[in-house]
Amino acid sequence: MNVQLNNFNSKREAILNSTLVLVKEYGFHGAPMSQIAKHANVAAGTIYHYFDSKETLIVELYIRTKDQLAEAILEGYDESKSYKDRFFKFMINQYNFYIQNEPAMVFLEQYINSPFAKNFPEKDSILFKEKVIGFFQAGIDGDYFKKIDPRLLGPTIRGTLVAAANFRLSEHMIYSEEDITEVVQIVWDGIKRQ
Amino acid sequence: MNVQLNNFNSKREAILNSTLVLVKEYGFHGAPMSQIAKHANVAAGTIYHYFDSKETLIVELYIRTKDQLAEAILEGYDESKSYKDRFFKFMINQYNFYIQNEPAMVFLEQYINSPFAKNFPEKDSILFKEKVIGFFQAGIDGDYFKKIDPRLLGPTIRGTLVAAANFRLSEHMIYSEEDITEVVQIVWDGIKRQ
DNA sequence: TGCGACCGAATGAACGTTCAATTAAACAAT
DNA sequence: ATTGTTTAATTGAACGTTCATTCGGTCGCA
Repeated sequence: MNVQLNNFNSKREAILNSTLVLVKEYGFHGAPMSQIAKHANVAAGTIYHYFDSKETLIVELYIRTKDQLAEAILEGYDESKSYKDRFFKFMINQYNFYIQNEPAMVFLEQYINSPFAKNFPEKDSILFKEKVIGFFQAGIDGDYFKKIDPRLLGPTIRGTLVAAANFRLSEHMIYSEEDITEVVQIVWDGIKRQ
Repeated sequence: MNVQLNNFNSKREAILNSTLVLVKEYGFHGAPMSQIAKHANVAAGTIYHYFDSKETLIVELYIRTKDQLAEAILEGYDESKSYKDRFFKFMINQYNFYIQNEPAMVFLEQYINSPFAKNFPEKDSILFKEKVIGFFQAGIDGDYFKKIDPRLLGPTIRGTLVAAANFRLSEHMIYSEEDITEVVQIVWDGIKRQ
């Protein structure tokens, strides 16, 4: 067991998690480095041992969070199921990830609509790009979906799921499998080949 | 003709427009008051003649922009048309507003995902609430749509249109009536009663 | 003894906001 | 019309605060 690596990871992870929580709560400019340090129980200077600047901290947090999202979406992937079933599984996984990780969802939405996304378009999760986007591309190629550009499809799906998750969270509603399926049905009905 | 009123409006409007452009370009914290003042050709102090603080400037800009969006959506409203036709008109109007006002679209998206929206939920466009949300509510009550909570319906529709507008803008594609209708069809197919 | 992890006070730049001074406009009296 | 008076609009340098970042030093392990 490499203790040094553990320490490395634990402080680094604490900083990332604190950034996620504080950015969600107060926005990018409302989450100063001093507060992030305090929340993560490290000194302000320690952050700069792991990250070059606040900017790179945010960008690396984005990639890590999107990686986590991709992993959550891909969980229980079963090649033997029908495309529609796999699509529903993807959507429900994504929805559940948002419900269970509100800070992650809010952060991702903030990031996408911030100048960061425009300034570092190449900084993104490789896992998400290959597996998730790839799956949607297969749906278009396989004639399950309308002939939509996949770059349009992704944000469309995300928009609906985020809207639904935001709504459920704001209403403090209790988790219900039917609710989720209803929302996914909206997405599916919209984009499937009629 | 009231010259005083003209001057009042012109400086105030210049400040609002500059804020819109700079926030779109650099984000909330990347658009300092000094830069907004310079861009609007006024002194820094002048901003505080019209707005109490940067916070209220942003909130008032949000309300004004959403009012403009509502007006654009309602343009050419024809009660004699079918609900579906009116819905398509609404959607196409909204889409066109986004395409023609990219800074407004980006600003609205940033605002919705910022702490402002959570801190001042009551600060919003009355016109939008009454006319646009009201129209969607009528669609649910009149059994044109699935039985969806209207608070879920709004963001769902917005998410798709914004995704589409963002995509068209990023690709610098030429305006095409068919493209728009295709996107609106996705929304309609998703939420209409099957 | 050396080295990387870590600390936190210090730094200087940038920011939102203020305010005393200036100019322009509106109004009143003549 | 002219002048004097009041009010509003505008300015930009100055202020105090906050912020991201730095750096000299401490600690603990190899």
